Amino acid sequence: MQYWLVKSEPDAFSIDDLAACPNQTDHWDGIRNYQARNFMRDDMKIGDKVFFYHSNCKPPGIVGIARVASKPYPDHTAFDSNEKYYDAKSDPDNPRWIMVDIQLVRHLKRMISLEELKQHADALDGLRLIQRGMRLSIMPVDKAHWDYILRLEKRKR
DNA sequence: GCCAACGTTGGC
DNA sequence: GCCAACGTTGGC
Repeated sequence: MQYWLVKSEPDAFSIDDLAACPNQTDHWDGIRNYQARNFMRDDMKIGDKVFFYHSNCKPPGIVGIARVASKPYPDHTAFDSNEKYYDAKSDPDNPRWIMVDIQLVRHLKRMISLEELKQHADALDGLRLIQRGMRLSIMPVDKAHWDYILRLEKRKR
């Protein structure tokens, strides 16, 4: 089993939006970055755990845990010119973009902010999220980092 | 709103 | 295949 972190802008799709979905599950569409796509396509497995991260908000941080709930399948929003993430170059017969379903497991008891994570840069060395200029919207998380962050959750700041 | 970082595009 | 221009991300 692998561990991941996915970013979402809460203005667009927050963890509460996920919680409100049927079965607390939704498809993770709109990924238009090859590196992120390759992670989904090649490495994500059903049951993998996922940190749900709120980006581009104040403050940014990890707000919950989800799980991968499907195998990868074509991202149909790439085929629809009315969609924000339409991509004319994605051929339905050979889809360029894919997605997986994500199911909410639980909210964290408290947000672990990006600022707090950066304060633990030594223990979290190698965590891509806290590296400079890291824009990937899907990234792997080491199990040691995953466990460490969950221990942070239990602490009071 | 600013701007650094970084991915993509397209002319050559 | 190089690389300048451009667009996007996302913290601040």
